[in-house]
Amino acid sequence: MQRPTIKTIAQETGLSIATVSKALKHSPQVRPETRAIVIEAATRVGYELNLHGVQLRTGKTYQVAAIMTAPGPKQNEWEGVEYAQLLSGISWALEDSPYRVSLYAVRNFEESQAVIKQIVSLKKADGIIISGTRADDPRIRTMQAADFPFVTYGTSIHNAPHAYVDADNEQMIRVAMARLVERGHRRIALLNPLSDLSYGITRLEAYRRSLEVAGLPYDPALIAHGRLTPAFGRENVLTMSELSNAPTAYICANEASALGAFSGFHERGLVHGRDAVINATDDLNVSQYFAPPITTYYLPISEPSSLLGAYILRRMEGEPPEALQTLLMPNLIERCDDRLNPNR
Amino acid sequence: MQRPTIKTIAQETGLSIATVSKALKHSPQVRPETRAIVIEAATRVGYELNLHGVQLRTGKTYQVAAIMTAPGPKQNEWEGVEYAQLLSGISWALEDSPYRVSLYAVRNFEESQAVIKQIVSLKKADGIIISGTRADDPRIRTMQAADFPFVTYGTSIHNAPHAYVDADNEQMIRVAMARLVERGHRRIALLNPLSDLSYGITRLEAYRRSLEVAGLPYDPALIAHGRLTPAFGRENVLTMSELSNAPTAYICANEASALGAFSGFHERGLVHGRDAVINATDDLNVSQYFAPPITTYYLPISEPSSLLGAYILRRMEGEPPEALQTLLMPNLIERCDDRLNPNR
DNA sequence: ACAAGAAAGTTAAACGTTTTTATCGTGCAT
DNA sequence: ATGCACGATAAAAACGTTTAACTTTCTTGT
Repeated sequence: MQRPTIKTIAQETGLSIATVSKALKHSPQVRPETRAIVIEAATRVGYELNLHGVQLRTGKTYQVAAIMTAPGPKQNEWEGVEYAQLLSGISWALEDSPYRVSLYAVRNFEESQAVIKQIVSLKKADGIIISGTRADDPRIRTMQAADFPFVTYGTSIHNAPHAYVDADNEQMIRVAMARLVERGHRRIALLNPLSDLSYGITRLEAYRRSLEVAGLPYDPALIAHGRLTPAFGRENVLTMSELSNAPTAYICANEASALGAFSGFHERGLVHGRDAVINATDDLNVSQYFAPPITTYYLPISEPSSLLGAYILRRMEGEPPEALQTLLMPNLIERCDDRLNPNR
Repeated sequence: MQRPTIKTIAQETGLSIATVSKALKHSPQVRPETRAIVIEAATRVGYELNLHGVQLRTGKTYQVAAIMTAPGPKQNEWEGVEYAQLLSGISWALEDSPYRVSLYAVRNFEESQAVIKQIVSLKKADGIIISGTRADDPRIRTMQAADFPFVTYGTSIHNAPHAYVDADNEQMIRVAMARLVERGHRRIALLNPLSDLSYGITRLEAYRRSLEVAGLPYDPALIAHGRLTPAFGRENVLTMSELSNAPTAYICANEASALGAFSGFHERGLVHGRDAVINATDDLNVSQYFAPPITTYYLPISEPSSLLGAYILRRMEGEPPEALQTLLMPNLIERCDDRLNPNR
């Protein structure tokens, strides 16, 4: 038995395939009664839309390309692990649609740029989701120039308005800084992502403004930019803790770098809470298992990821990008009091 | 300007589209000279094969379905993070082929079963990659019955031969057990994955045989099965450490449960190396950042993942599954001496 | 009563490819 | 010379769907 097509239904009902096609897509050109007949026949024979036919005819691909920047296989570092949850969240958001997530793993920014150009020009997908946005992101410009639907995980600063989802990094840093200052800290280190990333810039600016508000000096020695691996967290603690005026608090941009910071503490014999404290942004709720558990700003990654999926669907349906912009505020989870130890 | 098709090339060369099509796929029916003309014209006009046409005509999808079992969005646990690297490894292995990775995120085993049935019967992909195999896995039977190409990450025990890639769990446990016994340990806990998973069974059997070899008794109280989250590791340390005859070593099946075990140590005031030790299987090279770093059996996940990609390609080309079976031995990385502390 | 227009279907073409079948020379044996 | 096989190419159909253009029937306002 062959797989049933609209032709099967046409024969079954005595209608033409055109009518069947229209009926199935709820065209107003077909009467409700006729549609009912078609639907009945369709379910009876177990009809399922063959996407290949649609794709050839309409050029639609029913693919959403998810661009995933992951370090190459030689890089044995704990990095980008949040992608797993990100991807599954997106995938679930598309579950009831005909769209599928098509994965494009790239090694770096340049490659992502090339891949996106290809997807856009050869129309290998109907929509694109990217992350790791830069302040002025050429990929965004490529997609906007081609009027190609996309959503970014992360904001941009100099690009024209586009659909995005991101954590509210500015607010988060302000709250985190105010809280630490209030608890007596005067030397606060910021472990930031790579400096060309948009959210790195946002965080740094919020950090500087928070220092101003608190009347504290800005010291570049307390700022680090890099790939957010454990190694990055560790090395910066090793360096900064040797400063004559070492930081008493570290704000880590993710849980991987926070874990590395702990490793640095261990190496230097620093005790969390006594010598310094670590706060972190956490997507995976893993810092609760650190020893000791630390204070985090927790944004369950399922939230932004399902939004990304929902937004790309709406964007592909033509909704304007301005309506699809969300900043999510992470939840403060206080696991330590984080007060400056006066007898340090 | 429209995207060029074989029709464009036909006009350009004065040949028929049939000849062009055959020339492009190196059919012996077309003369080398003619083929050269076609190839030249194709590159000149910038021709790219339109997959939609092929798909409709041949039924091929050029999709490899990767089934990813991830906990639902409500589950805020660090689980399945290795999927990110697994997926990127697969994606890279397919890079030079026309195949793409199509992601299917599912919440549990039953759902993965349903999804696979659908992919197979509606031919939504040309090949499937699954993980989390069971001793007797119904999904494998489904795919085998339909003669559908697939590769599993993980072995099965009662199924007919199929293509797989896995860590050599048996060997790993034997080595790990022998090493701990040699270092004086007599009470060794095994934190194992869910008991229906094939590799859980393999590990348990290797564990029991190792005990026999060492002349040690088997105590069910030292065995735990569960989802390999940090919570799982933590809770089992909390429980087992209260036993009258508590374990002096814990073997954790992944780094997430090892991190959780550390959290349990911290809670109970246990000191690693003094009261007990933790060994783990590590895919992500993250245990080096634990405090202290622990001994692990490290298998960089890039190895199995690129093999999975390579194998599914070969399987789709018709290579017999028996030729596509690999067990990879993790590397022992000794970061502690792990000797039993006599003054415990 | 009749033209105009709407409503509901039908016909047919089209998307780009592969593949079966047909065609047409050409060389070869008879 | 004639027939035949063969090699190379062309013609045409097919995959499943959408959609522009057309036909038929029914409504409606004058």
